[in-house]
Amino acid sequence: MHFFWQDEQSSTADIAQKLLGYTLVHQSPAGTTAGLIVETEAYLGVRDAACHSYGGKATPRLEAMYGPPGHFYIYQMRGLRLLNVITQPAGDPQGVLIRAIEPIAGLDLMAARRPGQSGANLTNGPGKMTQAMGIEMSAYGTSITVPPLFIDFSQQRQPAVVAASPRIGIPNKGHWTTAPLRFTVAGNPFVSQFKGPADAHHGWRVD
DNA sequence: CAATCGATTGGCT
DNA sequence: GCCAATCGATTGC
Repeated sequence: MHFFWQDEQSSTADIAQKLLGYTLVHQSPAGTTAGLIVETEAYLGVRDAACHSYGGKATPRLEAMYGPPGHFYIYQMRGLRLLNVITQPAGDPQGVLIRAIEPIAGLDLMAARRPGQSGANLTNGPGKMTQAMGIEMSAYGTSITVPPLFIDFSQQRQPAVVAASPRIGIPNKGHWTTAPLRFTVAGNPFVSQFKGPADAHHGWRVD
């Protein structure tokens, strides 16, 4: 299998933007869930004060960050899991956080995994998304092109407009706090902290 | 609505 | 023990 940046040098910010519109799929015993990626954030490695690998920090939990590109790095926080894709060659610990998806399959299963929640609240945040899709630490370090958890690069929905904004939850980090490294499909209601009105086509280009 | 706060799990010092 | 790339309920305009 193949992912679009493995044969050409691309910046992590560039990869983060281009991941929008691809489909994230998770096959589990309970069923399959899938959705279009609508929100990402770039983390630029050793020079990025907001990145876990800032300053070359390397602990057992960060191992996947230093590994080859095209694999998942999963971080646990307050009992939730945050899903990242490693972007650069081994030894350059940069990644993209997948923050939100627009569900396209397994809606009932997502709702069952998120009791009391519905609509955009199923997947409009990094912890909500992994909970709705049933993503576990067993996917840590696995390839982004191999089931049960993978990104389908065979087709892509094109965003009409990609918006850049500061990353969420990065206080007191100087210019890294305000750097426009968060990318969203403008007008898509599944983007975290989205405040209407939603675009008629959810921000996707129509032909 | 916008702002604030408490919950709560795992990893690191 | 302390802190964290969050979430959801509650409070107060």
